[in-house]
Amino acid sequence: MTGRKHTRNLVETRAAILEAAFEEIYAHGFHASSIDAIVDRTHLTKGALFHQFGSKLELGYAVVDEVIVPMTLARWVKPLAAFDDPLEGILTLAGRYIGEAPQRELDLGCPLGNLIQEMSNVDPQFRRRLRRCIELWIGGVEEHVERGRASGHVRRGVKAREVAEYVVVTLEGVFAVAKGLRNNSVVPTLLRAMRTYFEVLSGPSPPRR
Amino acid sequence: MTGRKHTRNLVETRAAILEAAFEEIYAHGFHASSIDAIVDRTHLTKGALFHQFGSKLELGYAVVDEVIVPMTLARWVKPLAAFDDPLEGILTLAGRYIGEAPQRELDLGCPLGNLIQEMSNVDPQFRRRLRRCIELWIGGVEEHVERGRASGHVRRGVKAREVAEYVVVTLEGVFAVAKGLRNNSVVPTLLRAMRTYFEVLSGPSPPRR
DNA sequence: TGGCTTACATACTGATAGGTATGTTGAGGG
DNA sequence: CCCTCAACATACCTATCAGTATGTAAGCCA
Repeated sequence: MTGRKHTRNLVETRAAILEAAFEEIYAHGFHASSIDAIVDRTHLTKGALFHQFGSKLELGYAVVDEVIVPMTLARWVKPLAAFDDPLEGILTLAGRYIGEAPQRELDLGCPLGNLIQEMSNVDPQFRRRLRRCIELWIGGVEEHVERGRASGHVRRGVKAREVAEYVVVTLEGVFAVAKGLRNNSVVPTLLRAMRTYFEVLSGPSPPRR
Repeated sequence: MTGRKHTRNLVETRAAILEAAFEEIYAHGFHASSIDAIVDRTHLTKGALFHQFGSKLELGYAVVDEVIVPMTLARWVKPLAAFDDPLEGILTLAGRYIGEAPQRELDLGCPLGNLIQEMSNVDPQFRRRLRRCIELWIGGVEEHVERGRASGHVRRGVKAREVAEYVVVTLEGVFAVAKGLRNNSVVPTLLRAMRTYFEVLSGPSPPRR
């Protein structure tokens, strides 16, 4: 896409196909994405695609493993390391990636959530990988909340796993409803609700500003 | 399906096709549902289907308008009329239709949410109808919360619309994540969070038991 | 009861799209 | 420098599936 190099390079070609496939699937879903449409997004042809991926399904698997999983963690988990208070970090990320998200992204929804709805009950391999992605997401958030509990930012009685589940469920719900409504009116409402919920969790011990 | 009557009846036939189409689409999604598979679920043939529905898309539209919309309202809105406190009613319905839902329904997810993810960005007609369904859902809940505010069960400052948005977003999120995780571990967590949120809303005025 | 409309059945078609067989060319090694 | 293999390109195949053309029989009305 970017590099207009006609030089043969297995890894670059693979990356280009994966990116094109992700964009196409993200925009239209897996079934509605044809191989030809994916190939047309690159400077390559069908031959190159099937040289690297055995089938459309295997291409889909690779999109999950090599694009959606890293993207999910890069957006919603890794940045939390920069926050002393993980709850504050979660609110910040939610505000950034949902509250200030471009309209296009809200319309297209969550790449992970979209595929879960469409593919979980169609193909077991897809289901396995999508499930792994959510578990990595929830588990990643959980670890940071646990860290916040250790540092005193989160109350003792709070179960980190439950907080992580709440966060992921809420974010997925916002993506789904915003996509359905075709506007972001629910976003501020849910961000407020999340803030309220977090205030209950943080308790009185260390005052959150 | 039930009535094994070979008598010709436009409305019964239409209902049978709609039910079969809903089940097939609910289980596998719209694209993965073939006309033949839908027809095989009935005692009818392809000729009967296309005699009533101009195309597969129009069949899908009818499924939304005549099955999913009524089902959504019958599950999540109309029963609220039986509760003096609408918030208590929402919690009861959530417990009944999610907490005690059969595993199959959690695996299949929310019929509305599934179609939103798959079809909203594929077909504008689908989008319109799905959007209308969510708005009816949110609007219906809103009316009952408003009623609860008038009767003193909900605090004055609370915006009924925001509560309704919170409820729908949370339910959709639970369906999505439960479907992805393939188990219902997140259900009790989110029900507790919803209860906590409602306790903030209800305030001290009329004590909720 | 006979004919006529229409709710359905059956057989077929055409297009789309996933997949393949085969050709071609670039790059690295000897 | 050329030879070989692999990274692609091209042309084709075939199955699936939405949609149709046509046939048939059920029910209503005269």
